[in-house]
Formats: sequence, structure tokens, C-alpha cells
Amino acid sequence: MNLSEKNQNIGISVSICLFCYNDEEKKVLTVENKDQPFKGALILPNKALDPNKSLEEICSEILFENIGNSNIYVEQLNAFGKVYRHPNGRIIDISFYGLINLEKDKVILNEDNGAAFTSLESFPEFAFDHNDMIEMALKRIKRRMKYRPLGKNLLPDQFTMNELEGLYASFLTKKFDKRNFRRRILEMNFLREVKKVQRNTRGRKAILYEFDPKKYNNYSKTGF
Amino acid sequence: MNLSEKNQNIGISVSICLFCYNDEEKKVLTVENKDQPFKGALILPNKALDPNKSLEEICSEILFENIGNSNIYVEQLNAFGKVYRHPNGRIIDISFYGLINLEKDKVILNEDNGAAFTSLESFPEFAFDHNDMIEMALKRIKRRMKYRPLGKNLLPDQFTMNELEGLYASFLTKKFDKRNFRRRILEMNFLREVKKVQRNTRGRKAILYEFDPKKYNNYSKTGF
DNA sequence: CCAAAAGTGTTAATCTTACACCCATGA
DNA sequence: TCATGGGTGTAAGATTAACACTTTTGG
Repeated sequence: MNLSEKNQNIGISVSICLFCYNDEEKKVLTVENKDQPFKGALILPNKALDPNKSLEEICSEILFENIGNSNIYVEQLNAFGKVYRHPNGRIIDISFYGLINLEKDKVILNEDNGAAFTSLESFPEFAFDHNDMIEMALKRIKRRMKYRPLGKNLLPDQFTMNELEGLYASFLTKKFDKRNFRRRILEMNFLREVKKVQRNTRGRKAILYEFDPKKYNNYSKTGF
Repeated sequence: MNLSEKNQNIGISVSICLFCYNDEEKKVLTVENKDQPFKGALILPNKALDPNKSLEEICSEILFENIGNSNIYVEQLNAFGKVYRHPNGRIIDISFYGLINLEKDKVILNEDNGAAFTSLESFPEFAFDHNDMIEMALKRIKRRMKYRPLGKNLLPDQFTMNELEGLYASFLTKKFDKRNFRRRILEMNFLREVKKVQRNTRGRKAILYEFDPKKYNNYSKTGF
């Protein structure tokens, strides 16, 4: 392939499925579509690729523009390239997904863009093929959880075992047995007990845990 | 994003890691690079994306041009998009991987392109980032094998248990215990015993098996 | 008859699953 | 004191892993 072949008149956009876990629900960062077609529709934040920037740089820009924080780890999901996926012409979308915690990670939602974290419990409808992207991202996370720990990016620094269980239940869409869950997670040995003060809540106070960064990262890289 | 943003002067290419399993080795389809830079170097077959064709259509064309057969199932691997990955300018490569059997699938290697199946046992060096692509594809296959059966596309219609074991050992880069392997595979119940005539070979004749298409396909879709 | 490759079972250890009650706290 | 949510152990069943010899066949 040489330079003359480069000018193919195909657009490339980058989009991000950024998930958080809040109020015991999983949510995704959405913006309001500003252009035709589907003006006003719910879409994933996205941006045209700049020839001089890497895919990851564009991700950072998307994040900065919509939540005022670009320091979020993302992974590539898929290139969506159907000929007729975008009514305005041929646009290939390279999508990424990432995870965030709304307390730990500073987030300032860009109101001009209609940026918001939208709950997925009620199956919102997105324009274009953005529903497919979200579905694929959730599948990918689900699969990934069988190999690697999840939670560091989604939970606050300290959390209870029940919060972690809720997170797992939500992303794996399955219920756990409290005792078995607790045992299995603790056996993996990437959690550290902190102290016994939990925020004011009814009932018995829960033990707080935090991730042991070294062990968590090891498992994160190499899998269980 | 509107049409005016489309002309970004970024090239898009599609490339394929097409694996086969032959002579008890895994091999990948390679061609000779015809252009500068790295003229003559070993590369993966690839082609510029045409604005009016889907990614999958381009895959078919690549396959047809290099092995004379476009009827090969491929899956998307990754978009490789580093700014400096290609010395001639900004080219995003969307890579796919697929599996083939050289007896079952008619293959006519395009000699003009230097098309060949190159063994991976000796760790050949490729130009550009094509080594990364192969490595990622092999990792992907490895991971996939934990959920889904492998073999239908790689083996002849009828095969022995030892051939299947060799294939698994090769792609998972680990040795198996004959007895345990046999038991586990048979328990999964997607194999059918055929008859006891095996091609002339030293030693005892082996039982031939074939995949039960329905059960194999079910597992292939839904995983174990 | 022997070299080469195919085929075959059992046991111990580990992992998974199911299951129900007591504990600490704040209102 | 009671309602709320947190915390705990065990046993049966399933799965996995380790292990070595016999069978069939062609040369």
C-alpha cells in the first residue's frame, strides 16, 4: 500500500462506552446527538479521528470534553464498519470501553453536550448502532471477569463485600450466594481488610475492604 | 459528525491472519511485500478498504486474491492505529483472523504475491506490526478455546483423537494427558465415531471421528 | 516378533454448590 | 426491642489431575 491509496474518502470516528456503577445500577456515559440525522437522540460520545493523533489520544479528548477528565483507562472494543451504518456516508467507528467511579474520578459533565450517565436497567434506545456497541462491551466485560478481577475502577477506594458482590451480580447478571462469593473472592487474595467503620446505615456495620494494588494488578494482567 | 469531516486523509487497510494446522505445526498465510518500505519482507496479506465495500467483503477479496477461495469464516481481531505504525503515512489497519484446512478448503496459492503458509514454530519476522497481529490472534484463539470447540475449520472431515489432541496442544502450547484429553472431549459430546479405517501408518489403526455439526455449532455459538 | 502408535480406568485431591442461622447496630 | 443489613461453616457432589500398562498392526 502506498500513499496514493490513502485518500479513500472514508471517515473514521472513535467512540467510547464508559461505564460506571452507581446506586446499584450500571450506567453508561451518553451525550445528545447534535447533528442530523437523529438529532437529539441518545448516543455514545464520539469524535472524528485526527490523522496526527493516536486512537488513544482521541479517546482522551472525548473523555476530557465530556467529563473533564481524560485520565481513564480504556480498551479497544471493535471496529464497526458496515457500509450503511451511518446515513451521512462511509464512517468506520473504532469503539473503546472503559470503567469509572464517580466519587474517585473527578467528573464534570459537559451540559452543552447533554453528557450524562444513563442507567442501563431500563434498556434505553440509542441512535446508529450504539446499542450494539454497548451490548458488545458488556459481553466483553462479562467474559473478562472470568479471568480477571473487576472493581478497582468502578468502586470507591474502600468498599464492603456486599457492594463488590452487587457489582459482580450486576455485570454478570446473576445472583451469588453470599457465603460462596465471599469465600471465593477472599481466596483470590487481592483484597485487604481496612477497618470497621462504615458510613451511617441501618443494621450492623460492614467491614471495609480495599484492593491490594500489586496483587490486583498482577491478576489484572495475567489473569487468574 | 457530518460529511465534511469525512475527508481525513487517513488510509484504512484490512489484513488477515489465516491459520492452518499442517504437518503438526501451526502456520499462517503470508505474502511478500511488494512496495517500499520493507520490500520483499514477509507480511500478512492485506488490502486498502474500498468505501463501498464492507470490511468482510475486503476480507473475501484478500482471500480470493491470495488463495483463490473466499469462502472462509473470519472474525475481527483489532484495529491497529498507532500514528507511526506505517512509514508511508497514517494508515489504520483493521485485522481479522480465520482458520482453514488445506485439504478440505480448495487453496491455490498466488505465486505472484509469494503467498505461502509459513510455519510459526521458528518465529519468523514480519514487517510493520504484523508480528503483533499474529501474537494477538493466537492469544485470542487460545482464550476462545476455553469456551468454544476448535477444529472444524482446521482439521479434515475425519480425524483421529491424537490429531485433535495435537491441534489443541499446538494452539494452547501445552501438553495433554492422553486419557484425560480423550475423556473430556468425548464428554462434551460433539464428536461422532466414524469407522476404523485409518490411512496407512505404522502401528495400530486409529478410530476416526467427525464433528456432529449441530452440537458443534451450538457450542460454537453459546460456549460450553 | 518387535517396533510403533492407539487405546484404556482408577484414585486422590480439589473445587463447587447448596443451604440457615446468629450478630451488631440504630431507630 | 426489633427491624435491618452483615457475617459465618459444613457436607455432598462434581470436576480435575496424576498415573502405566495392554492392544493392534505393519514391517
